Amino acid sequence: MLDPKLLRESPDLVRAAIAKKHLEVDVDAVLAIDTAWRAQLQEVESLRSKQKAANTEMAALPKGSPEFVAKVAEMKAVSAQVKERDAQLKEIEEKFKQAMLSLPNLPHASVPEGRTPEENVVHLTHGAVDQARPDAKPHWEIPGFEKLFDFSRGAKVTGAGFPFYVGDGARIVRALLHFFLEEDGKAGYTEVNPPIFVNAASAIATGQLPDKEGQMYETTPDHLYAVPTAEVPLTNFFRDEIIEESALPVYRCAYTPCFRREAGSYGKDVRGLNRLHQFDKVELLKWVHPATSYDELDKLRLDAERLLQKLELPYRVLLMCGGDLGFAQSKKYDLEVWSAGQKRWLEVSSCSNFETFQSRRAQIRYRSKESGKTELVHTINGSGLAVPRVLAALLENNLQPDGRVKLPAALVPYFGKEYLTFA
RNA sequence: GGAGAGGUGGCUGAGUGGUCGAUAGCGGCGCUUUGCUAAAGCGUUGUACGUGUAAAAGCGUACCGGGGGUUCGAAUCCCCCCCUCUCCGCCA
Repeated sequence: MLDPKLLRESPDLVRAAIAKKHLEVDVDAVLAIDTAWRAQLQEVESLRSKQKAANTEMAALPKGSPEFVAKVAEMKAVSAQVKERDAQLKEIEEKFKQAMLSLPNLPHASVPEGRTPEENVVHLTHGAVDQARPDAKPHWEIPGFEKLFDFSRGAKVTGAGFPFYVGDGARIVRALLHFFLEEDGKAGYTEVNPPIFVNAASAIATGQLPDKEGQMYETTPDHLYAVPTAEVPLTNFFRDEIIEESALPVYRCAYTPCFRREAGSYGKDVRGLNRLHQFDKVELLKWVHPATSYDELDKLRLDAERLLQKLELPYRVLLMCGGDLGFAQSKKYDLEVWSAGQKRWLEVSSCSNFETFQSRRAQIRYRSKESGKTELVHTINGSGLAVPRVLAALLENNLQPDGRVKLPAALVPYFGKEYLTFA
């Protein structure tokens, strides 16, 4: 959500942001609702003010005195008026809230122009990408794949997109998670093991609700939501709280399974480990002072990159253009790993600065030493990293002629052996 | 799951229909005193929105777990929900 004051004072900034993101929002309509809301608010408040004044007067009058009785009669009318106007106010307020929620976050000046994913800027490419490799095959075609990653039985037991990981399949997942968490810890992120169900208030604060409820699994009868990412419980950790400025920046990381309904996808995008309803991910999250947030975004991205480097996987970093940036983000980098068998890039991390867009909804603030006032923090997050696609790349890129997968040295201590085997 | 007791400002804790944004204490901040520390005395002490301003000050409204109701008026009465604690049951 944007600051309503920003909209009032600089509507052109908001219009420019909408244009850069290639969205269609009627800013004038929002402004009109804002004006109406403020007028209505003042009317209700002045009526309330009358009530309060009368209340003080009446407290001094003897009950049952003619003056008292007259006052009650008079205030009855005011009371009825308040009731009516207040109902109208609530209606307008709801409209205003919806209107404000329709406004996207402002893109940072460094975000490139562009409408489509093709216009994202390749920020850097790391490692050699051998486009040829005739031997390479998609991971789901590797002989024995189904033994380690049992999609059929997963489908029987739960449904499509819920594989069993068996033997070395389970072991490699555990090794990757352990590796990620250890490395993230070394980079300064405090490990958190959060709840994997959240209530509606939390899902609203991070923006999953009200629009994207179809993407989450919801429980009955308690109406809790299975987390689509650890970002949700992690961000909400400080919801409605004021953090000491001296405590900033706060670095946290968390592993959770992530649950996504992801309706409407098809084709090779969803083959094998590319897209699952349940997958494992370590999320990095920072709460930072606004003055440092873009430096902190770069640092977080480098932390995620380092993981790929240690895994010796070729990857590239995309700087998302305005049209592909996303509604809530001010700036976003995607990390994509090269998948030799599929001959394409797979997104394994998305690192974003939300500035105050999330913290305003979640009311996460710090007290400024300078002004003594509370200010909204900036939130930054990114994966560090998501397991299945990293795993897909490892399998495809490192498959040996003998059918085994050679693991990068960094992973060996966690996996316990040098090769993953499908036998 | 059953029974009971509670949720008030940073914390402790008063307040059962009106002058209560809320007594008091602690903590915090400022000043005085002080060689330093400690102690004492005095003062001050939340958040949000609107309005106002160059920015402030000021003014208005709301907030006593959340939501709804009764009433001229609700921290206080009624209803629903959430959470915490104690005892019992069950259980990894």
